[in-house]
Amino acid sequence: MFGFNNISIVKKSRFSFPAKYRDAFINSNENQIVITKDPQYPALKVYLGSEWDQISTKLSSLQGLDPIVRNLQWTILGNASVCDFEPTGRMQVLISADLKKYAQIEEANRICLIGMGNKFEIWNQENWEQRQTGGSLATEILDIVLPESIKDMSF
Amino acid sequence: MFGFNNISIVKKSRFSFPAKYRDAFINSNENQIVITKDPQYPALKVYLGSEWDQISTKLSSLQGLDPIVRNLQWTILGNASVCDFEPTGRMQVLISADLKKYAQIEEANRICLIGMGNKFEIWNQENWEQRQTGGSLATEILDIVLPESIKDMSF
DNA sequence: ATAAAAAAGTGTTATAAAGTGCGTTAAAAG
DNA sequence: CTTTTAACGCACTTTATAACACTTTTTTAT
Repeated sequence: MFGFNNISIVKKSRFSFPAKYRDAFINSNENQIVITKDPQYPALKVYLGSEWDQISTKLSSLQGLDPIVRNLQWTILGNASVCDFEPTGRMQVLISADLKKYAQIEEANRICLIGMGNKFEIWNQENWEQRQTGGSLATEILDIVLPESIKDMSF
Repeated sequence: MFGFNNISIVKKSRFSFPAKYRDAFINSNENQIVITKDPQYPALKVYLGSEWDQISTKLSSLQGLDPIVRNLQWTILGNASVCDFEPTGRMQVLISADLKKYAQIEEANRICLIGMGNKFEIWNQENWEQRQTGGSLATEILDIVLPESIKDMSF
């Protein structure tokens, strides 16, 4: 599931996945998707239920006494919103107020939904354009030495 | 059970779990939850009964002559408050005066309840926001060499 | 030690807000 | 021209919470 989509977000909260992803959702037999914060950017990550199970299981089993791990757990697990999802239906999903705020889409009537294979990202349109055209990125929070335990994880 | 919730706390003591967690509670067949102190932050941990049984059994079996272990035992075991819990009912829970004081929610009318998978955390709202927005973390109390016996535990 | 008063805990109800389902219309694609 | 998709709007359902009444426990004063 790939590609860029600019889609409407109804009542500033609810959006539908584009129909072109329907078959992929049906084939992977998903009935849940999970939205959570991107740990590096003001954006959201959207995982399929099965993918989320793997990531969350791994992440929550790590040693939370390590502050870096704890921060990741807070960001990713502590902000996850699990949504029932019918691939055969309208494929509609609600974004919570907190997540909207984080991704700076509180007042937006349209958002960018970017398919990245087994996950999606949701961006505020201006942020996305700036990221894509702007040359150098400011160093982000996670651009630090990661504990061994998460070096092999991909979020 | 994941995600961030800002919820009201009635008479500064009683709160309800959000309805979205009901099915998960029912499925895991829990009729008790345990609230205790977080060993690192001014926050509370909320465990499901079954999870608590495992953690408390493991933790109380460790060698208490090790000062770090002893501290963890005091903090986690010595402050645990077991609450009856009806997943089919209103899912209400009372927080004791001591625990409220520790988490600095004595005077709060709202708290943050953060679902971290198999457990929850309870935070004072200001503390939570500060933690989440503050970039670099100060080294925390337990950011020290952990005894082998607890390296693989996740609280 | 007892009774009265205060505080803390429990349970119920009412209401506003948030979330959900679904029909309809407009636009796009084939 | 027909079919599919995206978006809008309405009606219904569920949820959160404040307000109230009542019970139990703790404290205080006699």
